[in-house]
Amino acid sequence: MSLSTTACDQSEAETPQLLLKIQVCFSLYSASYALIRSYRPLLSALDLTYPQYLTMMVIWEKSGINVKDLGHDLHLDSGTLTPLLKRLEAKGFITRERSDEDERVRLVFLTTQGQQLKSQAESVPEAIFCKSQLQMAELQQLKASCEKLLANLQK
Amino acid sequence: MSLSTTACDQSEAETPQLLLKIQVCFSLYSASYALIRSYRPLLSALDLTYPQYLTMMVIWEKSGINVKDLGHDLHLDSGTLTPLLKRLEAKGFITRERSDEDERVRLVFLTTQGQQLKSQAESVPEAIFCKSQLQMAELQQLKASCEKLLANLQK
DNA sequence: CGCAATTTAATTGCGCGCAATTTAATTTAG
DNA sequence: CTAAATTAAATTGCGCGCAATTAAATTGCG
Repeated sequence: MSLSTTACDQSEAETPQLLLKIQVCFSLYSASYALIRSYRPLLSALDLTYPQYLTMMVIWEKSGINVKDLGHDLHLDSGTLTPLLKRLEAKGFITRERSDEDERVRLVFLTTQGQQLKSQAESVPEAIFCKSQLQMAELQQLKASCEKLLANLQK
Repeated sequence: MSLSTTACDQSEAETPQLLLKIQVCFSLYSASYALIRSYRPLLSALDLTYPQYLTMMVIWEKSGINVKDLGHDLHLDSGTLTPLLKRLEAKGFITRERSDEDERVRLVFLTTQGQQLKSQAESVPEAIFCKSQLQMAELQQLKASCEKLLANLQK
């Protein structure tokens, strides 16, 4: 068995599993980028990229979080986060301060401006839901399958 | 309504829709990258990145394709494809030749080495299927939802 | 025919994901 | 107490996605 979803194909009967159009992974990859493209006009009005928006969601919830925990939540490392956080700091949405107890640790705090950004971002999820044109039940199912796949791949 | 999948939440009752853990899009984004990470060790043995592998899948099927059609199939533009194709050419898997009928058009052909690569890649889909630890039916459902979402977002 | 509009790729520049390495602080062992 | 090991973040470098622009060829319209 393979990740192919059809048993055979007309154009490449020998190796149907190497056809782009039957790859689950390509569908996931394409849909993920399409969703990010849909977010783009909404988020650029807030001066955010999509990864910056995800990062702000964590910080809105957990101001004072350190880089390691942020990376755990976002599945990203410091190589990605350090420059991203510097950009968010340059925009005035967060501050980056060293921990007093452990000088290695960098803590990230929400600024007043970052707090104001949150209220501007409140309409984004609904706007994306509308663009998706999918039923909530199908989105929930999609989310559940993605989480299951992620968990299985991390084992 | 929003992309949230729960009506309310304990930690952020005011704006639950801005919680990372309830975002469908974040699940999709995380699962997509996790899948690419799972491909990485398999593909680096073939000296390919994941986008290069997707590109090779199209070229295995359609040797002689031009950059525009390749971009249509992969949902990518020349800004991404031109350097990627140059790397595939440098590795000896493809050649890039200008069309005789229309000098603007660049055609991409499979080399003998690129053809040999295909046989080495044949085991990849099944290996990923095993890593996913999901039933074929669930993968098919996931693929169908992703394709529906992609189509809706492109309307 | 001749010139504007269109089309195809290439180029430039930036943000991100990640591997590999480095730096600095802290913890652990001896 | 000190040296080795570990940990957290930063840095470097590369490939990719994409917006914006450029270059060059082709098409279309007068």
